Amino acid sequence: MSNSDAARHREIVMPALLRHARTIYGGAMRRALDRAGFDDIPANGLYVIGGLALGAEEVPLANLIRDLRISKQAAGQLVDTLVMRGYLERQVDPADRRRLVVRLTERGAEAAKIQGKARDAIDAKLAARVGAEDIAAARRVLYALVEMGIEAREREAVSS
Amino acid sequence: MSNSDAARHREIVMPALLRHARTIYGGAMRRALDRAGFDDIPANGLYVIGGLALGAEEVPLANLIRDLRISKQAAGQLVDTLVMRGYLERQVDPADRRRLVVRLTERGAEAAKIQGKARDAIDAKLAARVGAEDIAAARRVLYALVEMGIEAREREAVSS
DNA sequence: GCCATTTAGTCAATATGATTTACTATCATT
DNA sequence: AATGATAGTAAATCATATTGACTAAATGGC
Repeated sequence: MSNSDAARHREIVMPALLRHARTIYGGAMRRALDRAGFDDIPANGLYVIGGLALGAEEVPLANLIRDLRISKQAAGQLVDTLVMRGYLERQVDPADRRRLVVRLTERGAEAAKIQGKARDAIDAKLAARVGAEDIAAARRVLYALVEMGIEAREREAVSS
Repeated sequence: MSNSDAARHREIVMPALLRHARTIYGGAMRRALDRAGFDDIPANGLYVIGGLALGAEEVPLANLIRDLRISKQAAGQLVDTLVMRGYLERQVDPADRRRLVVRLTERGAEAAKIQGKARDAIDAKLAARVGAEDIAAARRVLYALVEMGIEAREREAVSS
């Protein structure tokens, strides 16, 4: 890295930095999936698949809407195409028959595994470069931002 | 935050965290601009305006293409609408008449100012929450990710 | 138990944004 | 001058998101 690069870097503003950093993960995951033949996953599909892979087996559609911050129609369409392409299956929640829950198919789980490995590879490379302490600090910062968003949403809910 | 939230948080994966964090800035900037009447800025427009506001006065289109990682056609269209809506002006680079450079109009500069203030407000709130040292560490991590991308691109360029 | 309200999601139409393919103009090299 | 590379445009198409109007199921008084 040249000196002028370093100077320019010092100026990069957080949102641009966050965007750019995200594309590093996104690009690596996308390339790994393409190589494995999973080349028909729509843009936001990575978040759905990645999100379903860990934690909850079944996720109500409403969570996707909230997490992705897209309209419920867009979420419905996204799930539609992921179902059509064999990554997800959808079923009615027996406890509340308005609700749909969504889970990974076998193909979906395979894609999630590849995606997870690609992500882990970036994580490892990053940790080797900057050390665990900086990563922990970075996660604290990112969580703080997320919580600021949650609080803002709660204030809105109260005032409306 | 409940305990189960904390537990769930620990699991959130970097790309999702980065995405979510970015939307905090994006949402705040968008709301501030809307309130000031600048409600016709397209999605990626925030990056163009924010990027032009600091550093270089004039930016060649090619930089936008590289930074946003969209096709040159998409970049051209994006600049088109920003010009039509009065945020940018475009002119031919006299040194290389194939090249177009782009700069903020007065209206564009005003929007950039509002956007910058909204961003600074989030920055300040964040710093108050987590402290300057964590922020510095987070920036180191994000820069490292960006550099990993630059290196990957250079490797591609060599091998192709 | 029944009606009003809220919540979860769908349908259809439209708008926005990005990509593909093909092209023109300018520049750099020999 | 001719060749190839670079910067951008044009037009068509595709993908994705939004809007507005709707249905079905659940919740909460009364």
